[in-house]
Amino acid sequence: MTIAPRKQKILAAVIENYIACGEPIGSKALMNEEGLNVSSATIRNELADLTEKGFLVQPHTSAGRVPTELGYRYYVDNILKIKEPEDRVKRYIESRLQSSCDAPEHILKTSGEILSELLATVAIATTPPGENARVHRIKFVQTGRFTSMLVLITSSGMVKSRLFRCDFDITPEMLNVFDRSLNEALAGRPLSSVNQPFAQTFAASFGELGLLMPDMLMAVMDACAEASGMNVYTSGSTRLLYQSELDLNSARSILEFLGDNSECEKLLGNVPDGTNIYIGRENPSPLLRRSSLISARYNIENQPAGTLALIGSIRTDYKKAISILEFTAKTVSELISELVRKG
Amino acid sequence: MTIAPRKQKILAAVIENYIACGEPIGSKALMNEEGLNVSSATIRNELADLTEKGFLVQPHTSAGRVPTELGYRYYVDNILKIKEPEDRVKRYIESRLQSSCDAPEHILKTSGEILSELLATVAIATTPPGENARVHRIKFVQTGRFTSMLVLITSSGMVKSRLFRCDFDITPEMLNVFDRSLNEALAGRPLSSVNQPFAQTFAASFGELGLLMPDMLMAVMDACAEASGMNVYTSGSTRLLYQSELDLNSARSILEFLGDNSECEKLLGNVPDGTNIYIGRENPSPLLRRSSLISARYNIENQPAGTLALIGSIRTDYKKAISILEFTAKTVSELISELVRKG
DNA sequence: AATTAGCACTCTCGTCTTGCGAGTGCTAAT
DNA sequence: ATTAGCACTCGCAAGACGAGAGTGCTAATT
Repeated sequence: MTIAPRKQKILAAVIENYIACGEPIGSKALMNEEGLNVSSATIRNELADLTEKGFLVQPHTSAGRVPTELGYRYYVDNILKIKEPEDRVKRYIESRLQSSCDAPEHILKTSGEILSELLATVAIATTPPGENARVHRIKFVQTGRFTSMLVLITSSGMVKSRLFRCDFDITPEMLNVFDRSLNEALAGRPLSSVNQPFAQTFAASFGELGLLMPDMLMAVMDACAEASGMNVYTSGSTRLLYQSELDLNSARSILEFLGDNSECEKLLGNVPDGTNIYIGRENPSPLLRRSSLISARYNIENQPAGTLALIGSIRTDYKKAISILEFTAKTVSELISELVRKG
Repeated sequence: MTIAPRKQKILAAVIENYIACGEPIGSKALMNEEGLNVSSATIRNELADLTEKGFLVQPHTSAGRVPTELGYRYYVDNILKIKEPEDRVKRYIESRLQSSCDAPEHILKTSGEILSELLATVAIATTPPGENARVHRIKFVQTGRFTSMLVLITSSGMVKSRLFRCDFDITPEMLNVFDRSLNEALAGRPLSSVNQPFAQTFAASFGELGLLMPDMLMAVMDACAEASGMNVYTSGSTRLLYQSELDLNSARSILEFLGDNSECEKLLGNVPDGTNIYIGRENPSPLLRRSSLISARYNIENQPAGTLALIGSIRTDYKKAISILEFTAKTVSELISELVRKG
């Protein structure tokens, strides 16, 4: 559907105005917009047309117009021009990300915090799904008479640690045995194959000695499971309480969505590459049907990896949000790629 | 202040009724309470007296009575009899805690989750302040060409780990040097003394070699800081949105309180031993003046250690909350003590 | 043909009024 | 000391009403 330039201008004005102040906007107010040198009557005609086409609605007869989801969609697809954020903002994002540049997880957590802070909204960052990653190396550190820490290093360079506790004295010799046999069996194995059956056959192959292993194997499995799944970091969910434009029900739905890890993973794992916007009912998840989700994938070494996303009211400042989100995703891509390259 | 038995009975009835249904309660409704075989007029006289004494108020002339904070206080101090939770509940708490019985932190996190779940409220659990703890041992695990993990073990048996990244190839020899020199310098030192000045003099004492250390030393300081401070685990803060008896402002204040770590630490670190209740304005923190805070300390080896706490509306089911909180604290005390004893 | 001025119309919102009902305090009787 | 009875108070919901904002339509203008 193509729309005459002046109508586009009017549509944009309504939407931007509504985004800014949250109130229906009428023909008279639009007259004062720059670049629109027509009378309110003309604008009324255009508004009526845009309303008929489904881009706008009036809450009631004597109110101004408010964009529909279709209106937002058209605006986002055809009108919106995304610019890079201001230099100040760019520098701020870069400096904060660089200072957490020790591990990919840290970068991702920080990026969520930055986004939720700058945009006063809920932000989500996911790690790349580690499904294809393999065990690179497992190490043990004794931390007490009965306790040890296990450190898993994956082929993608991720590091996960777990404490475990045995009901017998742990000796360095025993840890050596654990270390040697585990690494022999696991090195190069896909993380996803380190599961219950594997643990059982592994322990069984050691006969008596295998009876000493269950706690340790639990820790191994646990660490592999965490490393192979996608992790979801959420920031700023408390901000939902401060979003006046969000009614309580939407806020609850969003919280419910965030609390349901599998729902998050399903959605964020299947989001298209690049930037994507789901507005209201377009959302795959019913819990978000009254909200908007803006997502952007970041890349590692030019390969699509994980997702950064924002969840907020449908009435969101898409321009600002997209601009900051895309810039953050780009920066995250660069920083993590650099980390990975350096190994 | 002592109150005649019948008045106590009436006060208790008003409070319990109000806690249950959230509406002001009048003399007629109280007539139907068991054990009160008097007319509504008599009850009215008693109510008037309790109101004059400050235990009750009426929202307006023609409404029933509602407890004041003083009323709750009297109820909690003089009327409430705490029983142990039902067996079902006890078993549930015990089983969930036992299954996370690998590390104290894990137990504490779980206890917060249990509390917030069972009582549908915000729960907080703090680790024992590690201020008096000392460095026991520090270990290193190489995780990549440029990255390593540092594992800090404290005298109290706590384990913290940190990743750090250097801008040069890490060799096993170098890690050995780090290990030997750091442990020599730090073993037995109070965690709180591992600070910036220490790091500087330490690095300086190595001359040229010291220039390679800043990333590693940052990680050490960071780990010590985390281990020496009290950690605060919060659960169920999203439930605030579902608490109908909590107005939005109180909810925000509570979230603000939870978000301010230093505020939490100050308050929860200074709470009296045993069980303690702050009702409304009694709260030391202004942010909680419209809420109630119920806290219980848990012990490790009979020494007061950390705190479990609940934050909710002033109109809370104190009976249920205290009963479950105390039982949980007791169980946590036992489980952690056992862990510590086993080392 | 497009634009505009003018106007009658519609509908929300805040204010005000009013009647109902719940709950009270007081008084006099028990 | 308790109770029955009664007048009184006050919040609340429902209805009335005017102001104001914004509309759509028509007829005039460019």
